[in-house]
Amino acid sequence: MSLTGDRRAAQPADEPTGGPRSGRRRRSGRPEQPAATIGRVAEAAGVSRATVSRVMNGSPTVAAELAARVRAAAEALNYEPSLVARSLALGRTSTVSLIVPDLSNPMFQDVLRGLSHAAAGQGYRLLVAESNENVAEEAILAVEARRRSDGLVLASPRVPEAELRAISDRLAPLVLLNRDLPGSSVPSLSVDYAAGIAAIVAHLRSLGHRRIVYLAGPAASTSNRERQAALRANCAAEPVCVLTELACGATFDDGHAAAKAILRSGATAVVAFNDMVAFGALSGLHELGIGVPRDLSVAGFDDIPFARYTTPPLTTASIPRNELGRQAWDRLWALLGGGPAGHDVHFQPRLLVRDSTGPVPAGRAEAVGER
Amino acid sequence: MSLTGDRRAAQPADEPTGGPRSGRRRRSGRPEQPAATIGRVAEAAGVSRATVSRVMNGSPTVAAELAARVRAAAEALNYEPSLVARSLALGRTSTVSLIVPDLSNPMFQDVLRGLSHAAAGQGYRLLVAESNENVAEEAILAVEARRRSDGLVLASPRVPEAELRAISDRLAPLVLLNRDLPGSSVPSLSVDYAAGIAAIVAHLRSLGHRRIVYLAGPAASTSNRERQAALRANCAAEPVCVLTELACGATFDDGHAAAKAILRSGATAVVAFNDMVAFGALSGLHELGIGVPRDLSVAGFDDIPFARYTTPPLTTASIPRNELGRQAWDRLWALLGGGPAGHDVHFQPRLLVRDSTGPVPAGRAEAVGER
DNA sequence: ATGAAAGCGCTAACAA
DNA sequence: TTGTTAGCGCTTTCAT
Repeated sequence: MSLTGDRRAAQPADEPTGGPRSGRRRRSGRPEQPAATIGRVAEAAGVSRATVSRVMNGSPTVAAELAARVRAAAEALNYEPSLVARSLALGRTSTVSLIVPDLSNPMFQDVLRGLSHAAAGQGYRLLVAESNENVAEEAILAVEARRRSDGLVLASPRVPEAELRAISDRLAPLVLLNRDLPGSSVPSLSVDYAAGIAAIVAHLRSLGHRRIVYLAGPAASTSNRERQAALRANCAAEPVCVLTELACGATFDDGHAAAKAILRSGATAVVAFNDMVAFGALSGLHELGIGVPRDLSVAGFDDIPFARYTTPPLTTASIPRNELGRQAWDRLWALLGGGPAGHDVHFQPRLLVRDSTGPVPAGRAEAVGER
Repeated sequence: MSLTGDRRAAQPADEPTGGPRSGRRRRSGRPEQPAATIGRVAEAAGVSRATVSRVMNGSPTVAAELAARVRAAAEALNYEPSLVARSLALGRTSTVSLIVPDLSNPMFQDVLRGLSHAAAGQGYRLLVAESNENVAEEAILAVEARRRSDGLVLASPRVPEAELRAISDRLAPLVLLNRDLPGSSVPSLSVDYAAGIAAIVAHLRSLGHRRIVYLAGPAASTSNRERQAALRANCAAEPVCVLTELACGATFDDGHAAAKAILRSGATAVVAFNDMVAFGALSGLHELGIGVPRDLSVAGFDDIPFARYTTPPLTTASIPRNELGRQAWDRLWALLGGGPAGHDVHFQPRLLVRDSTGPVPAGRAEAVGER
């Protein structure tokens, strides 16, 4: 993709280079029809353009008779006000942008839905762009997307802090998701992964587990770092708790491949980086004849839609993905109104205890103490 | 959502009603800075606006010295050309819109990705709107989205044909997905569900199955109707083939609930409306102690990402979701260039034989013949 | 209640 | 090579 080079849109091939003066054209084989403008409507109705504008915008100060005439003319000419011209005059596009690293991630899909839906409620539309995890393009993309719209939501941006800070006011009004900019006034909404991990660990401990293995996500992932750090902190805080860490990944296959290593770790419970990994582990363990939760407990993270359908259904921590999008809109809307954006929030994941976690198998409970 | 009533964007609350003349404002607590325009840059660089424009657009006809001065001025003023003004002057927004019935459907998520990615390659951005399966709003949404952009992709629109036909030229350039408009010149890309069903049935028959039960999707769903019709046609064409149809639905739970009815049907193979239903059926059958594919074969449709991870992995028909988006862009791009859009295509699903289908259990093969 | 006119910020023909 | 000028289509003062 050539985002870095020429930033302008390419010109469709055989577009006659006549510029706008040749009139908007009806494609698709239609006879060329010169696209009604406010001027034409005004002319047809025998009024001024101002009056047409007023009618189109529902101003009450227009005489009923005139208004009717205008509406008739508009109808006859198939008139549709140009939103671009309107945006220019109004200084407002009624569009906001969302940048996500990866559209195939359920997290971002839900943010997209929540945001799009909430924005639609106020008549705003959504421009979506994907950075494809490409850090270099992300900033460029953000600036460009912002310029096409009235505000921006940046989801889990990978841009280095210094750079983000540098462009943050060109991006305003801006809302950050799963990222913050300490010291700035940019609203930030994020998920308290540490709290989610804490809840999982507490749950596991209450079942008697003392030896935990963590199936680590990609090293580059911020959320992995957070989860991993929380796990270490939680285990260190406990009197007896052994934590083994396994480099794993973020996919089903990564989790699947880890099955044997899990067994070797001697742990009684596995905490996976995310649900996909947990899912893979479940599958791999199953193939090795290990019963879950009979022999081993497995917990995921994220509560992806399929987590309730695995066998056994997965214990995991759910995060309010849609809500993240919805509240991002609330913040943006406030900013657009020139007001303050409401407090930042740290969403607390909710522990969903399903069937993949259970008590430590008899005879293994004291393993740690005996070492 | 108030799309039907007042179609304009709401005004953010305490926005001073001064219009654009009060200047673009830096939100987020920044000191008000009057936003650089091409005029200011021209002034600062001591050249005309035309020259600034040329420099910004990389015209080679500007003296190096001048160009440098302009760039310096632009830099100093933090100048960023207004894309709205540019769009107005150019008569082109470099944005296209996509309307989908439901953003949570994996099908549309992939179309979105494919389209967004392809369009980005040409410097186009994507505006996304969701109709929420709301037929009444769909048309309005489409017209509005189209007005904000240069072209439109309508995915699986639910609008009645007459209405679609009526607005189709206000929507042009337009590309239809999973829908066609016979007699019009609107490009259409769709999936040949019938062929997918035929492939599944052929596969099942080759395994010896003669009694099939169909887990039907929502009655309102076009794709269900197509799949169901194809199933009937295929079975009717076979010498011995018994088809039972069960009203089911589109979700995991629907499939799950159908397990007993499946058994009662006496069929040896089940064809589910989609993968989720098949997935649910798998789960329900498992709970009843039925082995798949030992006792019963199960086939899905769609090849959703999780289909390979069910137990057993699901035999299904895959459809090129991303490709649909990509090719939609190709068509749109051609239309934008004023050219013809390439031929319509009917994507052929690909049969993916995994482990959920197998030979008819011994002793049941002749069941049909014996009736 | 209506119209005339001056923008909004940019591009492109045309002239110099 | 550069500047002048006239748009693009709409909104909104300010008069009337």
